[in-house]
Amino acid sequence: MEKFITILKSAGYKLTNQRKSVLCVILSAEKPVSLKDIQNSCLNIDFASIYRIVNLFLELNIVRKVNFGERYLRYEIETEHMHHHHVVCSKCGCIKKIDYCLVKDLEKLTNFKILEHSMEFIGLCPKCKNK
Amino acid sequence: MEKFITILKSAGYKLTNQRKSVLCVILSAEKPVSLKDIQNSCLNIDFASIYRIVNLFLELNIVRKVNFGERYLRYEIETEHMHHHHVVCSKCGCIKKIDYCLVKDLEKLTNFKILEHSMEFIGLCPKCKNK
DNA sequence: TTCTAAATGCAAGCAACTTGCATTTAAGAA
DNA sequence: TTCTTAAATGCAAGTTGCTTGCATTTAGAA
Repeated sequence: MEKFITILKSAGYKLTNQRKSVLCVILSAEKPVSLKDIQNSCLNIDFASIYRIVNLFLELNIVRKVNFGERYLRYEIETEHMHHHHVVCSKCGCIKKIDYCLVKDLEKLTNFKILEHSMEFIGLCPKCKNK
Repeated sequence: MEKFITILKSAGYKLTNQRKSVLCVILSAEKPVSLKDIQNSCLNIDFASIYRIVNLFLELNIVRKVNFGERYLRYEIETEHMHHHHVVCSKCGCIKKIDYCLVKDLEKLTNFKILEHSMEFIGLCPKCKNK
């Protein structure tokens, strides 16, 4: 918590109650949260403010996007990086396919510089799959 | 092409000009296409029809979704399966995190039944990263 | 060629953002 | 502590990318 407040202040941004609340919700959630999830936990904060606060956190690398293939994004505290199956160049748009995925060695394998990635699985947990 | 027309007809669906055009666009694209991409290649087909045709193709496993983290989805011809970093139960919503990704052994490792996945990387290709 | 269920086009609806602008407020200055 | 002001927020309207309802058109069986 203190660590993130330091990032915020040293980047020249104000520490508002809204920002503290949003940060707190993301920090204490046990799974990545959607903007709506945050709004449900911060009933007095306007959705547009939540939107702008989360985008500021993204910019400051306090949070990262998580895509579960829902029609909205989720966010979680930034820790380290992960990855995908297609490699897309954000500059020329060309794509390189990977036949087998060896996470950490991907950059070496493709010689791409990976800037972003999404890597989420959706399925049934051990309990649910046997019902 | 013939293979997909067979799938379509044997499932009891009509072979319309619109469906042929959309299939042709997806087949000949060198990278996954968005609904808008398809529309741009089939100017006389209504967007709603493209939407329904692609969803039919998804249902028949003729195409699969590809998520590059843009705010729209892309589609490509279905070939085989791949995967993620979070494992989400679509039933109870619980999530299991994977520290290291070993694609094929993921189900064994987590004991989840994987139903869906997204796994795409965005970065710079060898040419672009040195500019 | 005729007939009919299925497919398409059109237009309206919806969800999840995204933005413009007037008001409020954090936090440095006095 | 109070004052000042640029930054942050709330409100409301706008945008994008689907998604759906319904009248018209059409593939393909008879």
